[in-house]
Formats: sequence, structure tokens, C-alpha cells
Amino acid sequence: MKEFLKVMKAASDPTRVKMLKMLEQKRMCVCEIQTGLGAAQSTTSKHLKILEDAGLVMSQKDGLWVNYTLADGRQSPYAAALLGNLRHWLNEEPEIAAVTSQVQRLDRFQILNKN
Amino acid sequence: MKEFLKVMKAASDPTRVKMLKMLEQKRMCVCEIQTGLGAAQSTTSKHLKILEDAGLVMSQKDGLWVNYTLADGRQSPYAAALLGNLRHWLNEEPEIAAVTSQVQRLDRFQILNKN
DNA sequence: CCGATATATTCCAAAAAAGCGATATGGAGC
DNA sequence: GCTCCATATCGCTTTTTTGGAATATATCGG
Repeated sequence: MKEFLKVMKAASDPTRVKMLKMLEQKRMCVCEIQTGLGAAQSTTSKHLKILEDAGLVMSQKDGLWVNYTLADGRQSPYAAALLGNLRHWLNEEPEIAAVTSQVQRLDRFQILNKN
Repeated sequence: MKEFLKVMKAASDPTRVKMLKMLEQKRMCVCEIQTGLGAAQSTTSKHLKILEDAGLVMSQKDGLWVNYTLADGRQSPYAAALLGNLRHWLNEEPEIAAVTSQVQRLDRFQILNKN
């Protein structure tokens, strides 16, 4: 029950749904996701933690960076089912398209130069 | 997006999940659901409204009573998918079993006599 | 060891959600 | 019309969630 609720709760926030839809396209580090969303760094990090706790994303450290990817679904059947559906859901939504369309252009090294 | 979020949010509360699992078994009026949950009447009514707004349940007036059933899914594909999965999810959860096991015994006329 | 940097965590204020008593609504029966 | 009853809505408090600035942590290059 708790596991199920965690997945539903994680998926019931627009920022986190955008994150999942971005991660469908490619593996991303926190700063790329943050830039794509236009959110604060702490906000981004916190949302990612919630998604990870729910079994929706996985993280892997690479030096200073932490790369996030969609989870493979082995941790939670609820997460697996949701991720499967999400792939063909919401793709036409303007809010989602606005974020996903720029994912390919996001690059962690470009982001560095802007700061 | 909003429609999707409404379904996820509706499904991310334990009381509402219990309601859905109860309604899998039979059509129920508000007072039966309320008794099954042990919640206040206003609380029960409000949760049902949230589920209905999300397209997860439907209501039908019958005199003084309002009967609730699971939605057929025509209103929301997100709701339809979730209801389909829920049927085989959470059935072994103690929290859920505790509520669903008594659904058959709930009867609106018995409830009346207790008040 | 030191400075720079990507990410995580803490702290706090604002917004949203949950629970429930009290009240309103609307149909049933007289 | 009036009363009774099931349900919906309102008002209020408590709890949870969100967002971001500030701070801590960990890693890299020197």
C-alpha cells in the first residue's frame, strides 16, 4: 500500500511528471534537469529524490555529476506500469512538449559556462 | 496534464484507494462506504467527489440515496488504466483486505437501524 | 591541503489537502 | 406545508506539500 501510494504521490506533481517525460528522452544530470525546468537547484534535487524513493528513477554518480535515468521497474511493479503508460501519455500536452522539445539541446557543459 | 494529475492525486490517498477497492466488489451508497471506512460523513462525501472529478467513480441518485460505482473509463483513459491495474493490485495488503472483507456484510438498512 | 563546483540537505514561509462538526440541500412520506 | 433522512457543502484547524535561499557534503584539479 505504501509503495503504491508513493508512486501515485510522486506522479501527482506537474514538475515531477515533466522530469519523467524529460528522462524518457535521455539520461540527464541534475543541472540539466534544473535548467530544463527553470527551477531552483534544491527544488530539483528534492523532486528527484521523491521520484527515486518511489522507484521511478535511478541515479548513478559520475564524479561530481549525478546522472538520472528512468528506473527499469524492478523495484516497483507500480512504477513499472506507470512508466510504461507514461511513454505514450501526455506527449501532445503543451506543458510537456515545451519541456521535452528542448531536452536534446541541453548540455551540462554549456550550462556550466552560463554560471 | 491536469486530467492526468487529477487521477494520480486522487489515487494517492489511502482512504480513497480503500474506497476504490471496496467499489470493486459492489455498488455502494455513501453511508455504506462511510461505515466501511469508519470515517465521518463529510469526509466520505468529499473523498467521493474527488474520485468522481478524476473519472474514477460514477454516482447515480436513487431517491435519498446516492449509489457509487467504479467508472467505466470513458471519461478518462488514465482513470481507466488505473482501475484496470487496481483490480489485481493491493489485494493482499492487510489494510485493504481489512476493509474489503466486510463489504459484503455492509447493508444500508442495517446501518440505518444503528443510528 | 585549497578553491571551485555539482548535488544533497536544512530551514522556513506559503499553499494545498485532510478531517470533522455544523449547516444546507433535496427528496420521501405524511 | 412540515418532518425526517441521506448526502453535499461550509467553516475551521491540523497536517502535508511545495519552493527557494542558505548551508553542508563530496569530488575534482591543482
